[in-house]
Amino acid sequence: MRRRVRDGLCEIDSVDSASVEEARAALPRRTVLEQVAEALKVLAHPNRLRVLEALDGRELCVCDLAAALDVSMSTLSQQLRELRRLGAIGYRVSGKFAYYSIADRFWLELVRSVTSHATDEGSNRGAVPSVRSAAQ
Amino acid sequence: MRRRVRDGLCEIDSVDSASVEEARAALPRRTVLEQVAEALKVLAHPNRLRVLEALDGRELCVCDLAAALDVSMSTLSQQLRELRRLGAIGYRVSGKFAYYSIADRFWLELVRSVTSHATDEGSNRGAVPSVRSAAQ
DNA sequence: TCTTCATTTCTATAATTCGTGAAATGACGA
DNA sequence: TCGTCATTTCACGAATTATAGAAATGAAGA
Repeated sequence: MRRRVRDGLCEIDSVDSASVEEARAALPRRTVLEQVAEALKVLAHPNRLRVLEALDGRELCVCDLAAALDVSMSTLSQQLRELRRLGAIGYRVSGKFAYYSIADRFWLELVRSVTSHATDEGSNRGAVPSVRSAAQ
Repeated sequence: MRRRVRDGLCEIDSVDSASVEEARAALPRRTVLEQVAEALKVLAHPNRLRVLEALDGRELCVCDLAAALDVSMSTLSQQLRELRRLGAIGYRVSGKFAYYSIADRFWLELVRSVTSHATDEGSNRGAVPSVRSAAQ
């Protein structure tokens, strides 16, 4: 089962080639994981998380959102664009105002799940939002 | 309820100060969201996601992991350190080998959850900016 | 029309993250 | 002890991302 590495470096010859093959076969497709990583990257910023939390259950114009979060409108606008691209938020235009709101609760639930896992380590273990619960 | 903004810029005076106050009060503490963002940042990389997937249900030494994922050991080692810091993986040392494994399945489940959500709506997303918003 | 103003986009710079190759570490066997 | 080798750490440049300010857009009202 375990094979000695005699000739060549470790990268070339594996210690346990069966497991290596098995692991490699189990990997999801690269493009899928790239999509997932990109989605997580959008969330991986304190201000963007604050946007999601601020919009939970209420609609806010960019102006008020900037006031609530205490960030510049320029920065906020760019962060809103990323969250829009993710599909997490949406907006409607009324007059001069753009009212943003949660478009897909999945992402907010996901953040909440990580939050409780990070804070109370122990009770809420493993509670990840399912795809099913995300339908808006 | 809606108040005119006469004197001062939008950042200074809010359009709907009640909602702003409400939203601000609903925000989780800044330090908590920074922790959450940092955790998500660790996950937000294709190779690190691949590490988690490769270790699901099996133990692998760094050497074999590098072979399975086709990345350099140096790069992998640094990515393993981040996942360790997150608490997602752990390792045991046996001889010259370090065998890594999943330490907290929460993070793997989280990634899986995002993966199915992403693949689910992969088709109807990205085309039209869904201005059709969501009063929710 | 012209002005105002919320929002977005553009542009430049600062900060962060990534991957690599070299060096260090530390355990093993001879 | 010495040499080998899996693994980690370090240091560097390259690539990416963040942020602010200025300029542009576009709707509303006068």
